[in-house]
Amino acid sequence: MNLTDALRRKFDSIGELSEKAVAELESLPLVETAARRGDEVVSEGSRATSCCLLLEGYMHREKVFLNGSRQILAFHFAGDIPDLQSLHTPTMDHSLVATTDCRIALIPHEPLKELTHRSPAIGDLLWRDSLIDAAIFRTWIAMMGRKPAVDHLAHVFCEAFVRMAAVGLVDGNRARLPLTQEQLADALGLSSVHANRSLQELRDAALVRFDGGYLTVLDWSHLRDRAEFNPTYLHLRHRPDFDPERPIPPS
Amino acid sequence: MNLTDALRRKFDSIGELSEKAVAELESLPLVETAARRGDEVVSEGSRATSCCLLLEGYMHREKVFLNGSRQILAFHFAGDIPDLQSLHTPTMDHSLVATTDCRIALIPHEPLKELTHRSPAIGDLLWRDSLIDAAIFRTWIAMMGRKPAVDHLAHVFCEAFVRMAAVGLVDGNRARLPLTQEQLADALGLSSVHANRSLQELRDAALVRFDGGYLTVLDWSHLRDRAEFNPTYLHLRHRPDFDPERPIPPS
DNA sequence: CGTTCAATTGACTATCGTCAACTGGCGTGG
DNA sequence: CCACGCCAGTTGACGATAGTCAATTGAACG
Repeated sequence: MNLTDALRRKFDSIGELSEKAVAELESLPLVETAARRGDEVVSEGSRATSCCLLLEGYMHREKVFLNGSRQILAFHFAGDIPDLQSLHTPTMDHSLVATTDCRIALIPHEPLKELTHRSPAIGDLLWRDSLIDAAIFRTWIAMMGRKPAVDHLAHVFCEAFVRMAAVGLVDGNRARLPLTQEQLADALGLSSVHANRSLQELRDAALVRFDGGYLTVLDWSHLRDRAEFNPTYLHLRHRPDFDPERPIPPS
Repeated sequence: MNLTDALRRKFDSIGELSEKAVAELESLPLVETAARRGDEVVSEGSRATSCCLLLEGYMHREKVFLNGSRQILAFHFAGDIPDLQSLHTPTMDHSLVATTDCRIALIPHEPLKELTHRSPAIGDLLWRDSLIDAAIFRTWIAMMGRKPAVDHLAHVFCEAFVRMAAVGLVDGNRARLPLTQEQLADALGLSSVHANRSLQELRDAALVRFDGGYLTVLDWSHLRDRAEFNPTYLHLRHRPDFDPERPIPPS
């Protein structure tokens, strides 16, 4: 995906931005770079001086404990700015890792901050993006604290699917989601054994398929009910088009 | 606490704001109001048109599931703006509840937003505040996912203590924290029975006392180690003065 | 073909939840 | 003044969910 498409799709999904504003973002002194699967693009404890705009591929954010256990905090795909928070809190309290090989545009903090001052519409939309990031964290907290593993897993799938649908990364009932079961487990706060068994439950119930790096939703309404999924917290501008009220996508 | 003190202490703890800027915040058309213990000040699903600045008392944010189970997402005290996110994502994805009786100043969105545009220093600091909010959520996710109940509880106490210390709400090794064990359980994602037993462990290990609405830290260094607590994620301007490198506060 | 890494399975253990009973303080009202 | 109820805290017994350990399968890749 190219820069313009990534920016436009992302910002269209959560707000409105004029052509002029998109052009201003593009005119920032971006440096395009690449990362290989597993690379720690930004490390916990470091001080960031630029933000990453993900053009192609998948990334995730994680915290690692002294005993080596790991918690994944978020999954990211094309159009996301996974470390936007570093603009105003530059000391990284977690790491940003390439889930797959990816292409990235680096946006230096200073001109970006200056742009948010010069163009409040851009500033507000970026702020809003960072607030949606936080809303997703809150929802994860609630799911981790109060839902059993299978429901939580169903919720992670619902969220990933809706977020990707919002930026055009879903093809029918299928979306690329190149995660290992261990990464899924690290996101859910589970052991990989238990994540595997939870996946089997969703599979046996014919709600989803998850293999070959793809997530396939077989029964949206039951998946959503199982997860008690309500997309309000994603603060999307348009209601996802496989929403309850609309026909289920072709399977 | 009065408005000026609340604002100044809070913003001093996370950044710098000129006298002029504080005056501009104070000159907003604020409406002071009050809430009683248990009041749902802002409800999930509603659309907010103003933000709450907490002047006195304690509040928390929570999500409630269909089966009635509840997850507390954050605790707040004087100086906090618990629903600052509503400025750019006005549809509430969770509720804001008065933990105790409290005094609140309501800040209407429109003039506040206008002020953030007119004064980028204020806008940036508020944005930063909302990013710290998100950093706290991330840390909660990590603790919930990867730490046993007792360690997690220890972490919640460390965090509350440091955050309160940063705005002058700690007296020696003691801070007011008027939570029931059930609220603590709802924040940790535990049953109240298990929260009770975890508390006993910390008490028996002589790390903290938690009764009468007060949290007393008896052994900071062991509490911190138990929780693997690292205050970086709070992005405070000044290092807390009972930090590892410094002497433990008088007990 | 070996090697490697992800997925899968079984057996056992540990952490945590549920249910139910009981305590103790505290305020209210007879 | 005391009886009562209420609510937070506490305890024991038991069950459910999830973790650990270890072995095996299977696909991808050189």
